[in-house]
Amino acid sequence: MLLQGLNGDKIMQKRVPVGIESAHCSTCMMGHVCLPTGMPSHEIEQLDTLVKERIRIEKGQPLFRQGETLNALFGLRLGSIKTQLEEENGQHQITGFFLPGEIIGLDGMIEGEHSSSAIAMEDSEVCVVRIEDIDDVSRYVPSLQHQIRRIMSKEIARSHQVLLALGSMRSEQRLAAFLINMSQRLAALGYSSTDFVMRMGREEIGNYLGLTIETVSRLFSRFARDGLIRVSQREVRILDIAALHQLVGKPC
Amino acid sequence: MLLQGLNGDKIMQKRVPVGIESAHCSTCMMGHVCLPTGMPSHEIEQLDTLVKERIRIEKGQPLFRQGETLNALFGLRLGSIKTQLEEENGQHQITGFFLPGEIIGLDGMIEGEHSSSAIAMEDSEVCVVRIEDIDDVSRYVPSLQHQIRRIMSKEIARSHQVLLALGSMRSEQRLAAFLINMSQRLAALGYSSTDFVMRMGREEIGNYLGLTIETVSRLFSRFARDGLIRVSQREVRILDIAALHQLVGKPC
DNA sequence: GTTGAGATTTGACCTGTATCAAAACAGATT
DNA sequence: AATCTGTTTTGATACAGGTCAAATCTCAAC
Repeated sequence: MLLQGLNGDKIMQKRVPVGIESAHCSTCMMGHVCLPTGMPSHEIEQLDTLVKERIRIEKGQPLFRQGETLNALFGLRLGSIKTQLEEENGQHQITGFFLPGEIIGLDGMIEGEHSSSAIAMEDSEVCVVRIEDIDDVSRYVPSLQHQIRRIMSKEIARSHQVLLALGSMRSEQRLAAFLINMSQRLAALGYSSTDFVMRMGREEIGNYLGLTIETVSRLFSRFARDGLIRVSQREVRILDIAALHQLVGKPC
Repeated sequence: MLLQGLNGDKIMQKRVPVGIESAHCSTCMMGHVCLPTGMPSHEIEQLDTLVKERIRIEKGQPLFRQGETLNALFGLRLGSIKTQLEEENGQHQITGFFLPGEIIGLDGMIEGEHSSSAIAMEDSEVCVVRIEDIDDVSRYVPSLQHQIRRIMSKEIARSHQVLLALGSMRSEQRLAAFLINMSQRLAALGYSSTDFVMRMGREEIGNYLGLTIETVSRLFSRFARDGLIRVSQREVRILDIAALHQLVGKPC
């Protein structure tokens, strides 16, 4: 039916269930950064029934769409996903870039509709956690409730950070803060904190930071010229993280 | 007992417990807009043990401060409160204005610290709901968990809305969106949707919307000149709500 | 009523970003 | 290799909103 890269006869679907053989939180490599973070190991084992399904989403395809009624959360296992608010007039505002280990769908919990769309920025894989299963499991794993609340709390705090950037920082500070944030999150995943590939394009970065694509591009060029970073397309090497921090910390 | 103007010898406290006699969610006038919203009435009665304490906070005083470890939520009962992120350098970014019925402290849930400060914009009163009590009560009132998650989910969605404003709207659109939002929330509380007093000053509005105080002032003047509103200090009368909506681009 | 401290408004000017336009580049397709 | 398509960079210019400064308003205190 719906195909994407159109290689003749191969049918490609948006959302493809994947084998669930190893879908156990207790053995998952992401455990330390994902939902089970900080839970005692005997309780983590009890989470193993929580993920009954894993889904693969192709680059550019939605995990869910604004307005849809979904009663599940998604733990990103592989890839990267952006969330965005969509307006009638075709405009949109990116509200977050998600990396493996992070939980997506927190703004659509309980019978309400999702208030944003989630779109894969590269081929990705998510663990599906149904809300009702959360309720079930949390009956005998009390700390699960805490964990969910902790994650939601963090998501609120995160978006407040972005608010701070958009409300009170100048363009160069926003981009510096963005780079620092990416660096830290990737480091937490075990990747290099200084060398990475950004999964999003200039336009997406600009949209997220409330800047135009041209401004973002100019800033990258300037940061590079000033020796703060080296950048080639979406590959970045951070040369002077201290200077970036200083940019953010020091107001004009 | 506690006074506002500073008459010499009387001691003023920041946070003063108030009589708890009528502190029952089931009989509270705010029930329809507060935590119990939408819960079946027999379950609401079971919430009555949830609020063991009510606190009065004077104008300008903090309900909690960024960095403090608090394990309670606060339901605003009376007054208005702002939350803000505070930076080392003295800067701050207001992240929300709260009205009666709204829940404050969602970004500090569980043993973490509050990521923002909450400050009373006028003399206010909040119901204190301790997290552990939530856990207790939700053992026999299952829908309480849903309710908490629903509220947190809404808070996430709300901050995404602000992000949309800061990221993709011009100054006049931001202020229009702000006025519409205030109008709607006040209407939900039973107040006039067209005539109200803003509890925050121009500076606070500007900070919240990522604008300077001068720009906010000029916008108010312009809106008034164009017949969209009438404004005198903090009193606003909305004359042409449709025009405001059109400004933000809602109906095309 | 007068004074004084803040808050708000208004004006004049300046700058950071947006906008417009075009060139350079990268990756896919032929 | 040549072509096409979408992305990124760079330059020139315009303008929204910031900054600086001063006038005016509000209201509490005396």
